[in-house]
Amino acid sequence: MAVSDGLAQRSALNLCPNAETNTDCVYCRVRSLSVCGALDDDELQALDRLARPICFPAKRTLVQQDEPADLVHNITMGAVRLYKLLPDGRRQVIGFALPGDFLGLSLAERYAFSADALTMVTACQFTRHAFSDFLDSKPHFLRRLHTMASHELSLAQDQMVILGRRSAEEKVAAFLIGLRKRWARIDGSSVNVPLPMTRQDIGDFLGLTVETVSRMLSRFARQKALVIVPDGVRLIDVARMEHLSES
Amino acid sequence: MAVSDGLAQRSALNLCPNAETNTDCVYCRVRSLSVCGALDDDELQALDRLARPICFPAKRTLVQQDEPADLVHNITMGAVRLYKLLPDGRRQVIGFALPGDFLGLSLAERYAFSADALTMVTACQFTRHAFSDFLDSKPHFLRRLHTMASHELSLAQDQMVILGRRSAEEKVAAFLIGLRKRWARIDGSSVNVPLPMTRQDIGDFLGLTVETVSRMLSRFARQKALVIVPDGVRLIDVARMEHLSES
DNA sequence: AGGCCGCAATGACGCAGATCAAAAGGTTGT
DNA sequence: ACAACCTTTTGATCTGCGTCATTGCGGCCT
Repeated sequence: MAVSDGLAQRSALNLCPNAETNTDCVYCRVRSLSVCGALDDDELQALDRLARPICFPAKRTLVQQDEPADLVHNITMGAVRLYKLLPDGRRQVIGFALPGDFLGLSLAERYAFSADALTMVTACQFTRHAFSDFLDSKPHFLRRLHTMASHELSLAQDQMVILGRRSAEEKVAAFLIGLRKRWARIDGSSVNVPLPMTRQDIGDFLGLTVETVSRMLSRFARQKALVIVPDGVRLIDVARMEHLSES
Repeated sequence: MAVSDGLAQRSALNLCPNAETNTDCVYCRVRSLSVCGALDDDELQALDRLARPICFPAKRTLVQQDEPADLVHNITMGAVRLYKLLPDGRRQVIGFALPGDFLGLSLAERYAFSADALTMVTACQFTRHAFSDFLDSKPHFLRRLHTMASHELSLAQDQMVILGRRSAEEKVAAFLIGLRKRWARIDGSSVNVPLPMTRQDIGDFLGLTVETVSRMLSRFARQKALVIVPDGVRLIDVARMEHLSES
């Protein structure tokens, strides 16, 4: 699926192949999806000069909750888990960042959540100050950032509905359909839904236990609504899943 | 408590007394809390010219989910319930807007949720286009709007933690502590927490049933952690409630 | 190749909170 | 002042999902 064995190997070596982290935004595969999509060629070059291409191996922490938010990131490849920890160790995953997503939309002084790489991840890294100054000189770029933040807010509100008012079955269906839609923007539509995160991560995102997530996936598989494949699922009965997720 | 009988009576008459809806932003009691707080006197006057003071009686709908978002509102008085409906009638309250809050932060084409007045509400109303044009001419105002949207996003993420990973007791405690903090910004700190919404609304916000909300409040009252008063609660053991809400 | 360890799957059981039911207090309209 | 309705509270019962326990798989290290 999306994460090839080749990439996993490179991740183990903690290398950052040039081909994947070329700082030349002109050739960036996720530009139109990301915050940079609002810039013309000249502006892109200016932003390019502020960007530092960077690569994180799987499991590496990108940013840590409550630490000073000196850096912001534009994800160009891989998947990132975003989460908050409660004092007693309970964890709430608040989202998964995919290529084109921006970490640090709020430009706040401190990170509001922790983020770590689920797969090998490549990103464009900026210092928050440089990025913020650039924003101040390009109002339409700020507007784009605001639009992206608004979209995040809307997703968070949808997630509130899922967490508050849906059964375990509906939660898992909504998760798969939502993720499929996000991958489709990046990869093109497919019935294959890569799941770079563990069942535990999915549970912590949906307010369920690992066991319940596993049981729901098994049940869907038994009902021939999907097939569980290595590193993801293949949707068979998309209509049924969509119906459940909208219910 | 915050909602006096006098205001309730005026609401029944659907009047909008001038004293409460004076369009002169210079005297606005919630200016520093609201999006307008970023403007100097000249800018404030310019914005003033775009604003239409407006008043909604309790239960009146301000905006409706999925309708074209032609208007945006800056709440100056009262409380508003924001919610999404599922096709089968289940409801998720996604928040409560208080004085200083802005409805329409996202500037999207259509409303992402419905909003209706819990009490008599006064607001400054703008057409989305006029407001958006004003933003384009005042980048630091857009920056302020973005900061407010980021704050909303952060609150939504905190709510995700509450919905996904907390017990009924913790949810209700977190709700009361959170609301108290918001009233404190407006009114000044107090152990009195006005609750202009019904138990049903609180339940739909926390992912609980009315009965569970009522039972938790009764239990807190029995344990002398709070006293239930008309239209709200008075916190007695703030430390205990705060501990529960962070736990 | 073998052993280790994290992840996934599945069954048995228990409980927090939902559901159902009923009564009492408040509010609204006539 | 009364009736109709809505909100809140409380009790009894039910159930979906959590908890606990076990097994098996697959990747990784030596």
